[in-house]
Amino acid sequence: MSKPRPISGFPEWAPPQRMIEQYVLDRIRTTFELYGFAPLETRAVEPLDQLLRKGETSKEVYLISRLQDEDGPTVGEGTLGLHFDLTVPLARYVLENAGRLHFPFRRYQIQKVWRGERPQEGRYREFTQADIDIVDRDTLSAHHEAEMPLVIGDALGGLPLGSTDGRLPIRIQVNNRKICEGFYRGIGLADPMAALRAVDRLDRVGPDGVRTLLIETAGATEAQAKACLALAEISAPDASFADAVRQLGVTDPLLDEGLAELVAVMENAAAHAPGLCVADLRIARGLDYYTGTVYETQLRGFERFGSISSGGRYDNLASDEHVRFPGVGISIGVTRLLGLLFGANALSISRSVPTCVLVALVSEERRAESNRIADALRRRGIPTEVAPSAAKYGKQIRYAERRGIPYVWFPGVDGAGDEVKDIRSGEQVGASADVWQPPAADLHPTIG
RNA sequence: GUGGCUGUAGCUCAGUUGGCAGAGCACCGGGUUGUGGUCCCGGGUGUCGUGGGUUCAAAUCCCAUCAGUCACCCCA
Repeated sequence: MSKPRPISGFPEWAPPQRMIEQYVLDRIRTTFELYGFAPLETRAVEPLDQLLRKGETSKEVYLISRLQDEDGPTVGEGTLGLHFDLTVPLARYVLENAGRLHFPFRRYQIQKVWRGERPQEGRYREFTQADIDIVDRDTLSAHHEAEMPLVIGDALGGLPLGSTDGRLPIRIQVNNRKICEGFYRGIGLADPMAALRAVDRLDRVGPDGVRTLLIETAGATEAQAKACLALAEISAPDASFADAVRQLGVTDPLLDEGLAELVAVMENAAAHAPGLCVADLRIARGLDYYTGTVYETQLRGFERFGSISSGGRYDNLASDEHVRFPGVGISIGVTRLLGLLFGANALSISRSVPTCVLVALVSEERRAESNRIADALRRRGIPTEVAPSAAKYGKQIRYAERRGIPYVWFPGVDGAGDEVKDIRSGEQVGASADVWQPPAADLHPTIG
């Protein structure tokens, strides 16, 4: 059998990277719960028709089939696909369990998702999303839209990125679709959705490119295109963007509604997390189910890789003939975030294993003695392993040193007491496994 | 899914007009009847991504494929 090889787009981190990932995931989870979001896990698969209910992302959905079905998956009734985000499964879950849920329903969900796209740095076919949503019945208060960025800011704000100079490592760009749609309506634009898609590409194709797109795909006149661009170029770190929009002289009820909502989001952010959010009226988001506030998140220093966390408000995703469940949510691309940071060597960990203490082995005959010491340490929460062989002590120390294990424990011989050595400083002191305690900073690997 | 670039040791890379696969670091063994790191001696640890083809001869040229990366598409 030939050597196994990686599969494109399906990353497998090494243990030190996985330890960092678990640290980040723990931090995200703790923050989500701190804000009162309840955990949920949905199955990996959804019926294909559910997955395709909104949007036309069909080409990137992975279908599943059994080996028995020799011709592969047949697309039709009952066809299953792997979910490509956590919002569509949530919508399905809410419709299915509406009678058992309390609204507004605040839930978080941290799971793998799959997309059959072409991988590159920061883009994968299998990746983890950490998603929060608030879903209500019939109507959803706008203040929930202001809460989302704060949670994300807290979850990611404290990441120990080497380059942080006191500033937050992220910046959340916020916009409101109602502003765009109201504005487009106010200037009499024929196809608002096409205009949104065109404006969304401002960063990539530039103002002239967008102008061309607006005229060619959205049926805009030269003057309309110019107005759209003027709107898209508005950006402000506070609520002052609203004045800039009004100065464009367009009036429309939906526009006013959107302005009020975005002002509320910005004022709330300024009050609780100064510098976190920026109102950026070019942010449109390709997904067509967003109906209000939309978010994108830039990682400082990695702007060219795009958003590492995004979402928005959707009024119509979860609904049937009788009830409507409007929601707002935002999702962190954990795998993308880590892939970018790993690639830049921006995150490191103090050791490559969880082990804090390596108990040395005097001889193979006395392994039980070392095992007892390890047990005593573990009982008190100190991650401990026993040396794999009774090699010369120099070798045993080197075993620890290679892995970054900070302490080696030497069982006492001939009646002498045990000793523990900090192999970084070389300091070695007498110790008892029943009471010795490492400094708190050494107990677990630290991320830096 | 479409197109471009890249692929040599664990890592970073060198390898001439096609002519016996190399360096630094890392790693392994020894000096050290048992406490590492410095120092000294010794060791190349490799299906040149993989599979075909051309050739007396391929890391080198050609084709395919896989992986990484970039642009598009889309998006975390």
